[in-house]
Amino acid sequence: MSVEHSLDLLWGNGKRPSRGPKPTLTVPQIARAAIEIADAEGLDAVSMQRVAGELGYTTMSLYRYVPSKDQLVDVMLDIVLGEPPAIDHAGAWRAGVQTWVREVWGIYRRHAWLLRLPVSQAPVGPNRAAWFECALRVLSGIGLREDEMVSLSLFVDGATRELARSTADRRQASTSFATMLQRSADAERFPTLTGLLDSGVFDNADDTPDDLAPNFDFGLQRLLDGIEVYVQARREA
Amino acid sequence: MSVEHSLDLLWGNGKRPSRGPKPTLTVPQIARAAIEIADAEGLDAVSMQRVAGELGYTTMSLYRYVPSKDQLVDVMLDIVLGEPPAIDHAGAWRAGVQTWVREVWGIYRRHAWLLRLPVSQAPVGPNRAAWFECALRVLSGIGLREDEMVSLSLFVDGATRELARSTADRRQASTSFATMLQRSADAERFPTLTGLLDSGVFDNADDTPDDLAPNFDFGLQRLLDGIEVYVQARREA
DNA sequence: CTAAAACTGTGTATCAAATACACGAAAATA
DNA sequence: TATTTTCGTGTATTTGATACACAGTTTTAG
Repeated sequence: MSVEHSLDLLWGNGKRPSRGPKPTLTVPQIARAAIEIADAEGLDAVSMQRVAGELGYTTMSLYRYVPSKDQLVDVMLDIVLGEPPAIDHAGAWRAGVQTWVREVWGIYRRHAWLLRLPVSQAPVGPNRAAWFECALRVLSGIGLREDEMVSLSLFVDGATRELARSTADRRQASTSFATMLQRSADAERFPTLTGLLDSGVFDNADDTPDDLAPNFDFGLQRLLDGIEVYVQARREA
Repeated sequence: MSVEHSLDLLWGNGKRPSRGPKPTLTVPQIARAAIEIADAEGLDAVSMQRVAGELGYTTMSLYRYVPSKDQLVDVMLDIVLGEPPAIDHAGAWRAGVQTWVREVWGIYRRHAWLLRLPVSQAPVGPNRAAWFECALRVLSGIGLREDEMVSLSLFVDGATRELARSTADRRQASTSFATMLQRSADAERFPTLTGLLDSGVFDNADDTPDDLAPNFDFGLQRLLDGIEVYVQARREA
């Protein structure tokens, strides 16, 4: 299975063969070259040819290191995530979650192509595991059951990802979200939408450069409120 | 811009030219054929050749209707969403949101390929607008500001989408999430994760056939709690 | 009513990108 | 030193999107 192979790649289970010439490249090196291309010109610009070219090798040489392009992308994902920060979660779980989210948001911001990857189907590499671990640690010890911690981690992660995506897309879209809707909406069919459009809510929302989109932050705060309530209720029970 | 053209396609701004033979196909018809293929065999099976073949036409004939495959996919998206249900939101916003989510979840369930689309960058078609409208309507009148309603709609939509995705992926993955982690995790590096693994939290979670994944539902409930708290606080202020 | 115009469906051709395969050079081992 | 194994490479195949030009069809101008 390719998953197996990807895992080897990701977790470095490589036994160096004793014979033959030594490899001059490494998988991380290749992945890093690919990441640079993706950062600069988007994921579509990342072809095996291009990556190899950037490294000064031929296309096919890469296949000595990576069994397929998809697997290379898996590696790119894990490498670009990097190590999660050490979040000091002493009691301050709410701040902890926010830090976590902000960090992830920043990564998405710096590497917009990440948002195009089918992350959830990619095999889990060391860094992704570490980020997950980090989230769980932040949430642990505040009175949630284990499965609840997992649920919330996934929920926060998912919301962050998808909101980052829609924010980025709206940012890059030549036609803004508002314009797009404006053009389409007719008042009878979409009264609420039309009302909002007229009120200007959609105009240049999310222009925040590095911070969380206000759109996202509001939802996140409500979620955190909800967790607080739940934890409290549980404690009292 | 292709966005413009897509919008025409989606909203049916087509002025039939007066000259020449009449077209025998229609864009929705083509899209529906493509959807059937995607449902049955996944998005990768949808090639222009295949779609045309299914309709009994040649590959190039499709280009008389659709300027590119990407635009066809945009149309597929809007068509497969269909019309949102009429949610009776008389006061029961919480139930309303849950209904909305459940419906969307069902669509994702029936058309897993939807989760692979870069939805947020696709132009908004009539049905997508209607779903958005529907969500806004459910949230309106409960004491939120307009921009807050928008934020929450996006947040819920995003979380639903990404959680549906990860649930689907885990479902279809031959190697389950647990196994994958099990293989990778080492106890020193990922203590919390390892602990959870041992506790069996990951084993056959989310086997729910049609309902929301419990994983997702928990997060959603917390979010709804949070909204409730917020609305209440606002009312009192 | 006829010719020009515009559009339809089609066949052929191009282009890009992944990747299978086989080769010669290099390194380790017997 | 002969053999084995692996490396980097060149070539070839495949798949899919899509440009382009052609022939038949339907309108409308004149």
